[in-house]
Amino acid sequence: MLDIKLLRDQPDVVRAAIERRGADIDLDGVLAVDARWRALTHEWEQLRAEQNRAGEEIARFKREKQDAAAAIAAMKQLSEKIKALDDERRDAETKLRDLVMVIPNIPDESVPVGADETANRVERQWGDPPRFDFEPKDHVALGEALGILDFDRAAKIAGARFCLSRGPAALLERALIHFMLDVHTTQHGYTEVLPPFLVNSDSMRGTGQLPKFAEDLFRLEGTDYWLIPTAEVPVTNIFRDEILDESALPVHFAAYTPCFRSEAGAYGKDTRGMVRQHQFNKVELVKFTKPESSWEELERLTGDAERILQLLGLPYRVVTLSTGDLGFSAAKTYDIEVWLPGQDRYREISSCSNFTDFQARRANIRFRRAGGKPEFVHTLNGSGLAVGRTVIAILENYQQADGGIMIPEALRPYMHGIEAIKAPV
RNA sequence: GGAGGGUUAGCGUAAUUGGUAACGCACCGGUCUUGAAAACCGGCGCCUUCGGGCUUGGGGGUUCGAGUCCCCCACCCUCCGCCA
Repeated sequence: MLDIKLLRDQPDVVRAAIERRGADIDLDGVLAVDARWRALTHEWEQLRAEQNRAGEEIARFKREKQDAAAAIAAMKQLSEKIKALDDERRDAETKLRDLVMVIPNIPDESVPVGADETANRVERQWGDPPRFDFEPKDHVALGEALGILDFDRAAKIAGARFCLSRGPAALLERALIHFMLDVHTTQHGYTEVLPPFLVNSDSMRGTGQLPKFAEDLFRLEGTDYWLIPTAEVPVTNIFRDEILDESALPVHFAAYTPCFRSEAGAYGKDTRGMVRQHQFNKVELVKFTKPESSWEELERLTGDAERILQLLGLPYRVVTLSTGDLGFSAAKTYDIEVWLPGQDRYREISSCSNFTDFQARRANIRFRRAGGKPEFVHTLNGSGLAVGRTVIAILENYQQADGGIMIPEALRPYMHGIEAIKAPV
Protein backbone atom coordinates (compact mmCIF):
# COMPACT_ATOMS: atom_id res chain seq x y z
CA MET A 1 0.00 0.00 0.00
CA LEU A 2 0.99 3.59 -0.49
CA ASP A 3 1.96 5.92 2.34
CA ILE A 4 -1.17 7.79 3.40
CA LYS A 5 1.03 10.84 3.98
CA LEU A 6 2.02 10.86 0.33
CA LEU A 7 -1.66 11.03 -0.55
CA ARG A 8 -2.20 13.97 1.78
CA ASP A 9 0.93 15.93 0.99
CA GLN A 10 1.37 15.24 -2.72
CA PRO A 11 -1.98 14.13 -4.11
CA ASP A 12 -0.93 15.33 -7.56
CA VAL A 13 1.93 12.84 -7.68
CA VAL A 14 -0.45 10.00 -6.87
CA ARG A 15 -3.08 11.31 -9.26
CA ALA A 16 -0.57 11.41 -12.10
CA ALA A 17 0.60 7.86 -11.31
CA ILE A 18 -2.96 6.54 -11.36
CA GLU A 19 -3.52 8.24 -14.67
CA ARG A 20 -0.38 6.73 -16.21
CA ARG A 21 -1.64 3.28 -15.25
CA GLY A 22 -5.05 3.98 -16.65
CA ALA A 23 -6.53 2.99 -13.28
CA ASP A 24 -9.85 4.26 -12.02
CA ILE A 25 -9.44 5.57 -8.48
CA ASP A 26 -11.50 8.27 -6.78
CA LEU A 27 -8.65 10.01 -5.02
CA ASP A 28 -10.79 12.93 -3.80
CA GLY A 29 -13.12 10.43 -2.21
CA VAL A 30 -10.18 8.87 -0.38
CA LEU A 31 -8.97 12.27 0.82
CA ALA A 32 -12.46 13.12 2.07
CA VAL A 33 -12.59 9.93 4.15
CA ASP A 34 -9.10 10.72 5.44
CA ALA A 35 -10.21 14.20 6.52
CA ARG A 36 -13.22 12.72 8.30
CA TRP A 37 -11.08 10.10 10.01
CA ARG A 38 -8.64 12.73 11.21
CA ALA A 39 -11.43 14.94 12.57
CA LEU A 40 -13.04 12.04 14.44
CA THR A 41 -9.68 10.93 15.77
CA HIS A 42 -8.91 14.42 17.04
CA GLU A 43 -12.23 14.68 18.88
CA TRP A 44 -11.88 11.20 20.28
CA GLU A 45 -8.36 11.92 21.56
CA GLN A 46 -9.60 15.04 23.36
CA LEU A 47 -12.28 13.06 25.17
CA ARG A 48 -9.81 10.32 26.01
CA ALA A 49 -7.50 12.92 27.53
CA GLU A 50 -10.36 14.09 29.73
CA GLN A 51 -11.17 10.53 30.71
CA ASN A 52 -7.56 9.80 31.59
CA ARG A 53 -7.37 12.89 33.79
CA ALA A 54 -10.61 11.97 35.58
CA GLY A 55 -9.43 8.40 35.99
CA GLU A 56 -6.34 9.52 37.85
CA GLU A 57 -8.45 11.70 40.09
CA ILE A 58 -10.75 8.81 40.97
CA ALA A 59 -7.74 6.67 41.75
CA ARG A 60 -6.49 9.38 44.05
CA PHE A 61 -9.86 9.64 45.85
CA LYS A 62 -9.82 5.90 46.39
CA ARG A 63 -6.30 5.95 47.72
CA GLU A 64 -7.19 8.73 50.15
CA LYS A 65 -10.36 6.90 51.14
CA GLN A 66 -12.59 9.72 49.91
CA ASP A 67 -15.98 9.31 48.27
CA ALA A 68 -15.63 9.00 44.49
CA ALA A 69 -19.24 8.18 43.65
CA ALA A 70 -20.02 11.56 42.09
CA ALA A 71 -16.94 11.50 39.86
CA ILE A 72 -17.66 7.95 38.76
CA ALA A 73 -21.26 8.79 37.89
CA ALA A 74 -20.08 11.72 35.79
CA MET A 75 -17.56 9.59 33.98
CA LYS A 76 -20.15 7.03 33.06
CA GLN A 77 -21.72 9.38 30.54
CA LEU A 78 -18.37 10.39 29.08
CA SER A 79 -17.44 6.74 28.75
CA GLU A 80 -20.53 6.06 26.67
CA LYS A 81 -19.89 9.06 24.45
CA ILE A 82 -16.33 7.89 23.86
CA LYS A 83 -17.50 4.42 22.91
CA ALA A 84 -19.94 5.79 20.35
CA LEU A 85 -17.30 8.09 18.89
CA ASP A 86 -14.78 5.25 18.80
CA ASP A 87 -17.14 3.14 16.70
CA GLU A 88 -17.51 5.98 14.24
CA ARG A 89 -13.79 6.55 14.15
CA ARG A 90 -13.04 2.89 13.54
CA ASP A 91 -15.58 2.72 10.76
CA ALA A 92 -13.85 5.62 9.03
CA GLU A 93 -10.46 4.01 9.62
CA THR A 94 -11.55 0.71 8.09
CA LYS A 95 -13.08 2.49 5.15
CA LEU A 96 -9.94 4.58 4.65
CA ARG A 97 -7.68 1.56 4.78
CA ASP A 98 -9.82 -0.34 2.32
CA LEU A 99 -9.69 2.58 -0.07
CA VAL A 100 -5.94 3.10 0.23
CA MET A 101 -5.31 -0.62 -0.20
CA VAL A 102 -6.74 -0.65 -3.71
CA ILE A 103 -4.52 2.17 -4.94
CA PRO A 104 -1.71 0.65 -7.03
CA ASN A 105 1.98 1.36 -6.58
CA ILE A 106 3.50 4.36 -8.34
CA PRO A 107 5.28 3.27 -11.53
CA ASP A 108 8.92 4.27 -11.80
CA GLU A 109 9.82 7.10 -14.21
CA SER A 110 11.57 4.63 -16.49
CA VAL A 111 8.41 2.59 -17.10
CA PRO A 112 6.92 3.17 -20.57
CA VAL A 113 3.45 4.69 -20.47
CA GLY A 114 0.77 2.79 -22.33
CA ALA A 115 -2.59 1.11 -22.07
CA ASP A 116 -1.54 -2.53 -22.42
CA GLU A 117 1.20 -4.97 -23.42
CA THR A 118 1.54 -3.39 -26.88
CA ALA A 119 3.31 -0.51 -25.13
CA ASN A 120 5.87 -2.82 -23.50
CA ARG A 121 9.46 -1.99 -24.41
CA VAL A 122 11.93 -4.62 -25.59
CA GLU A 123 15.19 -3.97 -23.76
CA ARG A 124 17.48 -6.61 -25.20
CA GLN A 125 17.56 -9.93 -26.94
CA TRP A 126 19.87 -12.89 -26.40
CA GLY A 127 20.50 -15.79 -28.75
CA ASP A 128 18.83 -16.48 -32.07
CA PRO A 129 15.74 -18.60 -32.55
CA PRO A 130 16.92 -21.98 -33.88
CA ARG A 131 16.39 -22.77 -37.58
CA PHE A 132 14.99 -26.17 -38.38
CA ASP A 133 15.15 -27.93 -41.73
CA PHE A 134 11.85 -29.58 -40.78
CA GLU A 135 8.56 -28.37 -39.37
CA PRO A 136 9.14 -27.95 -35.61
CA LYS A 137 6.53 -29.50 -33.32
CA ASP A 138 5.21 -28.12 -30.07
CA HIS A 139 5.97 -29.72 -26.72
CA VAL A 140 2.65 -31.58 -26.60
CA ALA A 141 3.27 -33.42 -29.86
CA LEU A 142 6.90 -34.05 -28.91
CA GLY A 143 6.18 -35.17 -25.36
CA GLU A 144 3.31 -37.45 -26.26
CA ALA A 145 5.20 -39.07 -29.13
CA LEU A 146 8.11 -39.75 -26.76
CA GLY A 147 5.72 -41.11 -24.15
CA ILE A 148 7.08 -38.71 -21.54
CA LEU A 149 4.17 -36.24 -21.20
CA ASP A 150 0.71 -37.68 -20.54
CA PHE A 151 -2.09 -35.11 -20.50
CA ASP A 152 -4.93 -37.61 -20.88
CA ARG A 153 -4.08 -39.59 -17.79
CA ALA A 154 -3.40 -36.35 -15.86
CA ALA A 155 -6.94 -35.30 -16.74
CA LYS A 156 -8.23 -38.63 -15.46
CA ILE A 157 -6.34 -38.33 -12.20
CA ALA A 158 -7.03 -34.66 -11.52
CA GLY A 159 -8.64 -32.80 -14.40
CA ALA A 160 -7.79 -30.24 -17.03
CA ARG A 161 -4.66 -28.12 -16.65
CA PHE A 162 -2.56 -30.85 -15.09
CA CYS A 163 0.33 -32.84 -16.50
CA LEU A 164 1.83 -36.24 -15.76
CA SER A 165 5.54 -36.35 -16.54
CA ARG A 166 7.19 -39.70 -16.96
CA GLY A 167 10.73 -41.03 -17.18
CA PRO A 168 13.12 -38.50 -18.76
CA ALA A 169 10.58 -35.66 -18.57
CA ALA A 170 10.20 -36.14 -14.81
CA LEU A 171 13.97 -36.35 -14.50
CA LEU A 172 14.36 -33.21 -16.62
CA GLU A 173 12.00 -31.28 -14.35
CA ARG A 174 13.88 -32.43 -11.25
CA ALA A 175 17.24 -31.70 -12.87
CA LEU A 176 16.18 -28.16 -13.74
CA ILE A 177 15.10 -27.42 -10.18
CA HIS A 178 18.40 -28.71 -8.88
CA PHE A 179 20.41 -26.87 -11.54
CA MET A 180 18.69 -23.52 -11.01
CA LEU A 181 19.07 -23.65 -7.23
CA ASP A 182 22.74 -24.61 -7.57
CA VAL A 183 23.52 -21.71 -9.90
CA HIS A 184 21.73 -19.15 -7.74
CA THR A 185 23.19 -20.36 -4.46
CA THR A 186 26.77 -21.07 -5.56
CA GLN A 187 27.26 -18.38 -8.22
CA HIS A 188 24.78 -15.61 -7.43
CA GLY A 189 24.96 -15.56 -3.64
CA TYR A 190 21.40 -16.53 -2.75
CA THR A 191 20.49 -18.50 0.36
CA GLU A 192 18.25 -21.49 -0.34
CA VAL A 193 15.01 -21.73 1.60
CA LEU A 194 12.33 -24.40 1.55
CA PRO A 195 9.15 -22.76 2.83
CA PRO A 196 5.67 -24.10 3.62
CA PHE A 197 3.51 -24.63 0.55
CA LEU A 198 0.39 -23.75 2.54
CA VAL A 199 0.01 -20.35 4.17
CA ASN A 200 -2.56 -18.55 6.31
CA SER A 201 -4.69 -15.56 5.35
CA ASP A 202 -2.37 -13.08 7.05
CA SER A 203 0.45 -14.10 4.73
CA MET A 204 -1.78 -13.84 1.67
CA ARG A 205 -2.73 -10.35 2.78
CA GLY A 206 0.89 -9.46 3.43
CA THR A 207 1.89 -9.91 -0.18
CA GLY A 208 -1.40 -8.61 -1.60
CA GLN A 209 -3.08 -11.77 -2.95
CA LEU A 210 -5.90 -11.07 -0.50
CA PRO A 211 -8.42 -9.60 -0.36
CA LYS A 212 -8.52 -8.68 -4.02
CA PHE A 213 -7.44 -11.84 -5.82
CA ALA A 214 -9.01 -14.66 -3.79
CA GLU A 215 -10.60 -16.19 -6.88
CA ASP A 216 -7.15 -16.92 -8.30
CA LEU A 217 -6.27 -19.09 -5.31
CA PHE A 218 -7.03 -22.55 -3.97
CA ARG A 219 -8.20 -22.78 -0.39
CA LEU A 220 -8.49 -25.84 1.81
CA GLU A 221 -12.10 -26.06 2.85
CA GLY A 222 -12.84 -25.59 6.52
CA THR A 223 -9.39 -24.24 7.31
CA ASP A 224 -7.41 -21.02 7.06
CA TYR A 225 -4.89 -22.69 4.73
CA TRP A 226 -4.31 -21.55 1.17
CA LEU A 227 -2.14 -23.19 -1.48
CA ILE A 228 0.62 -20.81 -2.48
CA PRO A 229 0.40 -19.39 -6.01
CA THR A 230 4.13 -18.55 -5.87
CA ALA A 231 7.01 -18.85 -3.41
CA GLU A 232 6.90 -15.07 -3.21
CA VAL A 233 4.13 -15.45 -0.62
CA PRO A 234 5.80 -17.61 2.04
CA VAL A 235 9.28 -16.18 1.41
CA THR A 236 8.36 -12.48 1.49
CA ASN A 237 6.34 -13.15 4.65
CA ILE A 238 9.41 -14.57 6.41
CA PHE A 239 10.07 -11.11 7.83
CA ARG A 240 6.48 -9.93 8.20
CA ASP A 241 6.02 -7.70 11.28
CA GLU A 242 9.76 -7.68 11.95
CA ILE A 243 12.39 -4.97 12.28
CA LEU A 244 15.68 -6.12 10.79
CA ASP A 245 19.06 -4.80 11.71
CA GLU A 246 20.64 -2.70 8.97
CA SER A 247 23.62 -5.08 8.88
CA ALA A 248 21.32 -7.97 7.91
CA LEU A 249 20.50 -6.34 4.56
CA PRO A 250 20.41 -7.14 1.77
CA VAL A 251 18.84 -10.60 2.12
CA HIS A 252 18.77 -12.78 -1.00
CA PHE A 253 16.63 -15.92 -0.94
CA ALA A 254 16.16 -18.60 -3.60
CA ALA A 255 13.30 -21.05 -3.13
CA TYR A 256 11.89 -23.96 -5.06
CA THR A 257 8.17 -24.56 -4.57
CA PRO A 258 5.27 -25.93 -6.52
CA CYS A 259 2.74 -23.18 -7.32
CA PHE A 260 -1.03 -23.57 -7.39
CA ARG A 261 -3.33 -21.30 -9.34
CA SER A 262 -7.03 -21.63 -10.01
CA GLU A 263 -6.67 -19.81 -13.34
CA ALA A 264 -10.21 -18.54 -12.96
CA GLY A 265 -10.80 -16.06 -15.72
CA ALA A 266 -8.37 -17.85 -18.01
CA TYR A 267 -10.99 -20.15 -19.52
CA GLY A 268 -10.07 -21.11 -23.06
CA LYS A 269 -6.65 -19.50 -22.73
CA ASP A 270 -3.55 -21.66 -23.25
CA THR A 271 -5.59 -24.82 -22.92
CA ARG A 272 -3.11 -26.92 -24.89
CA GLY A 273 -0.15 -28.45 -23.10
CA MET A 274 1.60 -27.32 -19.95
CA VAL A 275 1.87 -23.57 -20.57
CA ARG A 276 -0.86 -22.71 -18.05
CA GLN A 277 -1.41 -25.28 -15.32
CA HIS A 278 -3.16 -25.46 -11.96
CA GLN A 279 0.11 -26.78 -10.53
CA PHE A 280 3.61 -25.98 -11.70
CA ASN A 281 7.11 -25.84 -10.32
CA LYS A 282 9.06 -22.63 -9.93
CA VAL A 283 12.36 -21.46 -8.50
CA GLU A 284 11.79 -18.00 -7.10
CA LEU A 285 14.28 -15.28 -6.18
CA VAL A 286 13.31 -12.87 -3.39
CA LYS A 287 15.30 -9.87 -2.13
CA PHE A 288 14.97 -7.55 0.83
CA THR A 289 17.07 -4.41 0.38
CA LYS A 290 17.61 -0.89 1.62
CA PRO A 291 15.66 1.69 -0.40
CA GLU A 292 18.74 3.21 -1.99
CA SER A 293 19.91 -0.03 -3.58
CA SER A 294 16.69 -1.64 -4.84
CA TRP A 295 16.97 -0.42 -8.43
CA GLU A 296 20.47 -1.75 -8.83
CA GLU A 297 19.29 -5.00 -7.20
CA LEU A 298 16.48 -5.31 -9.74
CA GLU A 299 19.00 -5.23 -12.59
CA ARG A 300 21.11 -7.88 -10.88
CA LEU A 301 18.13 -10.08 -10.10
CA THR A 302 16.97 -9.95 -13.71
CA GLY A 303 20.49 -10.79 -14.84
CA ASP A 304 20.57 -13.75 -12.45
CA ALA A 305 17.42 -15.16 -14.03
CA GLU A 306 18.75 -14.50 -17.54
CA ARG A 307 21.92 -16.39 -16.66
CA ILE A 308 19.93 -19.62 -16.37
CA LEU A 309 18.62 -19.24 -19.92
CA GLN A 310 22.09 -18.43 -21.18
CA LEU A 311 23.58 -21.53 -19.55
CA LEU A 312 20.78 -23.59 -21.08
CA GLY A 313 21.31 -21.93 -24.45
CA LEU A 314 17.70 -20.83 -24.76
CA PRO A 315 17.03 -17.67 -26.81
CA TYR A 316 15.10 -14.96 -24.99
CA ARG A 317 14.36 -11.28 -24.79
CA VAL A 318 13.78 -8.90 -21.91
CA VAL A 319 10.77 -6.63 -21.92
CA THR A 320 9.84 -3.74 -19.63
CA LEU A 321 6.14 -3.85 -18.84
CA SER A 322 4.25 -0.67 -19.63
CA THR A 323 2.18 1.15 -17.03
CA GLY A 324 -0.96 -0.53 -18.36
CA ASP A 325 0.51 -4.03 -18.08
CA LEU A 326 2.28 -3.53 -14.77
CA GLY A 327 1.09 -5.54 -11.76
CA PHE A 328 -0.72 -3.81 -8.90
CA SER A 329 2.15 -3.83 -6.38
CA ALA A 330 5.09 -3.35 -8.73
CA ALA A 331 6.91 -0.10 -9.45
CA LYS A 332 8.71 -1.73 -12.37
CA THR A 333 8.73 -5.18 -13.92
CA TYR A 334 10.98 -6.89 -16.45
CA ASP A 335 9.47 -9.90 -18.13
CA ILE A 336 11.91 -12.42 -19.56
CA GLU A 337 10.38 -14.14 -22.57
CA VAL A 338 11.80 -17.35 -23.97
CA TRP A 339 11.51 -18.34 -27.61
CA LEU A 340 9.09 -21.21 -28.22
CA PRO A 341 9.41 -22.67 -31.75
CA GLY A 342 6.16 -24.62 -31.29
CA GLN A 343 4.26 -21.37 -30.88
CA ASP A 344 6.57 -19.34 -33.10
CA ARG A 345 6.73 -16.60 -30.50
CA TYR A 346 8.30 -15.44 -27.25
CA ARG A 347 6.51 -16.49 -24.04
CA GLU A 348 6.96 -15.22 -20.49
CA ILE A 349 9.20 -17.48 -18.42
CA SER A 350 10.15 -15.03 -15.67
CA SER A 351 8.82 -11.82 -14.20
CA CYS A 352 11.21 -9.67 -12.15
CA SER A 353 9.82 -6.79 -10.12
CA ASN A 354 10.79 -4.06 -7.72
CA PHE A 355 7.92 -3.40 -5.31
CA THR A 356 9.81 -0.58 -3.57
CA ASP A 357 8.25 -0.10 -0.11
CA PHE A 358 4.72 -0.96 -1.28
CA GLN A 359 4.72 -4.58 -0.22
CA ALA A 360 6.88 -3.91 2.85
CA ARG A 361 4.42 -1.32 4.16
CA ARG A 362 1.60 -3.77 3.77
CA ALA A 363 3.49 -6.68 5.31
CA ASN A 364 5.14 -4.36 7.86
CA ILE A 365 8.74 -5.35 7.09
CA ARG A 366 11.18 -2.76 8.40
CA PHE A 367 14.84 -2.23 9.20
CA ARG A 368 16.70 0.13 11.45
CA ARG A 369 19.82 2.12 10.64
CA ALA A 370 22.21 2.70 13.53
CA GLY A 371 20.39 5.00 15.92
CA GLY A 372 17.61 5.67 13.45
CA LYS A 373 13.91 5.08 13.34
CA PRO A 374 12.50 1.99 11.64
CA GLU A 375 12.17 2.36 7.85
CA PHE A 376 10.43 0.09 5.39
CA VAL A 377 12.66 -2.20 3.35
CA HIS A 378 12.27 -2.58 -0.38
CA THR A 379 11.20 -6.00 -1.66
CA LEU A 380 11.90 -7.56 -5.03
CA ASN A 381 11.22 -10.88 -6.59
CA GLY A 382 11.50 -12.74 -9.84
CA SER A 383 11.21 -16.21 -11.23
CA GLY A 384 14.52 -17.91 -11.67
CA LEU A 385 12.82 -19.63 -13.56
CA ALA A 386 9.37 -21.12 -14.10
CA VAL A 387 10.41 -24.77 -14.38
CA GLY A 388 7.50 -26.17 -16.41
CA ARG A 389 7.93 -23.54 -19.08
CA THR A 390 11.67 -24.20 -19.13
CA VAL A 391 10.88 -27.85 -19.87
CA ILE A 392 8.68 -26.69 -22.75
CA ALA A 393 11.44 -24.43 -24.05
CA ILE A 394 14.02 -27.24 -23.95
CA LEU A 395 11.74 -29.72 -25.67
CA GLU A 396 10.86 -27.29 -28.43
CA ASN A 397 14.25 -25.62 -28.97
CA TYR A 398 16.33 -28.79 -28.73
CA GLN A 399 14.07 -31.04 -30.80
CA GLN A 400 15.63 -33.14 -33.52
CA ALA A 401 14.27 -34.18 -36.92
CA ASP A 402 13.48 -37.65 -35.56
CA GLY A 403 11.50 -36.29 -32.62
CA GLY A 404 14.28 -36.80 -30.06
CA ILE A 405 15.48 -34.07 -27.69
CA MET A 406 19.08 -33.02 -27.12
CA ILE A 407 19.92 -32.18 -23.49
CA PRO A 408 21.69 -28.83 -22.96
CA GLU A 409 25.26 -29.47 -21.89
CA ALA A 410 24.98 -27.58 -18.59
CA LEU A 411 22.16 -29.90 -17.58
CA ARG A 412 23.80 -33.22 -18.38
CA PRO A 413 25.52 -33.63 -15.00
CA TYR A 414 22.04 -33.44 -13.48
CA MET A 415 20.64 -35.94 -16.01
CA HIS A 416 22.87 -38.96 -15.32
CA GLY A 417 25.07 -37.74 -18.16
CA ILE A 418 22.58 -38.52 -20.91
CA GLU A 419 22.98 -36.40 -24.02
CA ALA A 420 19.55 -36.83 -25.51
CA ILE A 421 16.07 -38.13 -24.97
CA LYS A 422 15.95 -40.63 -27.81
CA ALA A 423 13.02 -41.06 -30.12
CA PRO A 424 11.50 -44.55 -30.05
CA VAL A 425 12.81 -46.59 -32.95
C1' G B 1 -7.09 -35.37 19.43
C1' G B 2 -6.50 -34.81 25.28
C1' A B 3 -4.18 -32.34 29.82
C1' G B 4 -1.25 -28.50 31.87
C1' G B 5 1.95 -24.08 31.52
C1' G B 6 3.12 -19.70 28.82
C1' U B 7 3.13 -14.85 25.26
C1' U B 8 4.70 -7.48 28.56
C1' A B 9 9.56 -2.29 23.99
C1' G B 10 15.58 -5.52 20.36
C1' C B 11 16.69 -9.24 24.68
C1' G B 12 15.72 -10.62 29.90
C1' U B 13 12.42 -9.63 33.88
C1' A B 14 8.57 -6.64 37.34
C1' A B 15 3.69 -4.47 38.37
C1' U B 16 -0.50 -4.19 45.94
C1' U B 17 -5.56 -10.10 43.86
C1' G B 18 -8.81 -3.90 39.02
C1' G B 19 -6.24 2.42 40.08
C1' U B 20 -3.80 3.83 34.72
C1' A B 21 2.96 -0.26 32.49
C1' A B 22 8.41 -0.38 36.23
C1' C B 23 13.60 -2.08 35.93
C1' G B 24 18.21 -4.21 33.96
C1' C B 25 21.08 -5.21 29.52
C1' A B 26 21.79 -3.55 24.63
C1' C B 27 21.47 0.81 21.67
C1' C B 28 21.48 6.47 20.58
C1' G B 29 22.58 11.64 22.05
C1' G B 30 24.92 14.92 25.61
C1' U B 31 28.46 16.34 29.76
C1' C B 32 33.55 15.09 30.97
C1' U B 33 38.14 13.45 27.89
C1' U B 34 43.62 14.25 23.23
C1' G B 35 40.51 9.90 22.06
C1' A B 36 38.06 5.99 24.48
C1' A B 37 36.19 3.51 28.76
C1' A B 38 33.88 4.48 33.37
C1' A B 39 30.55 7.82 35.71
C1' C B 40 26.47 11.19 35.32
C1' C B 41 22.13 13.38 32.54
C1' G B 42 18.55 12.59 28.75
C1' G B 43 16.49 9.45 25.21
C1' C B 44 15.48 4.40 24.38
C1' G B 45 7.60 1.15 20.52
C1' C B 46 4.14 4.20 17.30
C1' C B 47 1.19 8.69 16.01
C1' U B 48 0.81 13.98 16.97
C1' U B 49 -2.40 19.75 15.07
C1' C B 50 3.02 19.43 20.55
C1' G B 51 -2.54 19.95 23.96
C1' G B 52 -2.03 15.04 23.94
C1' G B 53 -3.31 10.07 22.16
C1' C B 54 -2.12 4.91 21.42
C1' U B 55 0.83 0.30 22.84
C1' U B 56 1.07 -5.90 27.57
C1' G B 57 0.15 -12.20 21.08
C1' G B 58 -4.99 -10.94 18.22
C1' G B 59 -10.33 -9.93 18.81
C1' G B 60 -14.66 -9.16 21.89
C1' G B 61 -17.00 -8.38 26.93
C1' U B 62 -17.62 -6.47 32.17
C1' U B 63 -16.12 -1.61 34.50
C1' C B 64 -15.63 5.33 35.72
C1' G B 65 -11.00 2.57 34.98
C1' A B 66 -8.31 -4.05 32.65
C1' G B 67 -1.35 -6.54 31.88
C1' U B 68 -4.77 -8.12 35.97
C1' C B 69 -11.62 -10.59 35.70
C1' C B 70 -14.82 -13.34 31.65
C1' C B 71 -15.35 -15.38 26.41
C1' C B 72 -13.25 -16.63 21.46
C1' C B 73 -8.83 -17.27 18.44
C1' A B 74 -3.47 -17.73 17.19
C1' C B 75 1.32 -19.20 18.46
C1' C B 76 5.21 -21.38 21.85
C1' C B 77 6.69 -25.14 25.75
C1' U B 78 5.85 -29.96 28.56
C1' C B 79 3.34 -34.65 28.92
C1' C B 80 -0.19 -38.43 26.84
C1' G B 81 -2.35 -40.52 22.34
C1' C B 82 -1.77 -41.08 17.05
C1' C B 83 1.54 -40.87 12.99
C1' A B 84 5.66 -40.37 7.95
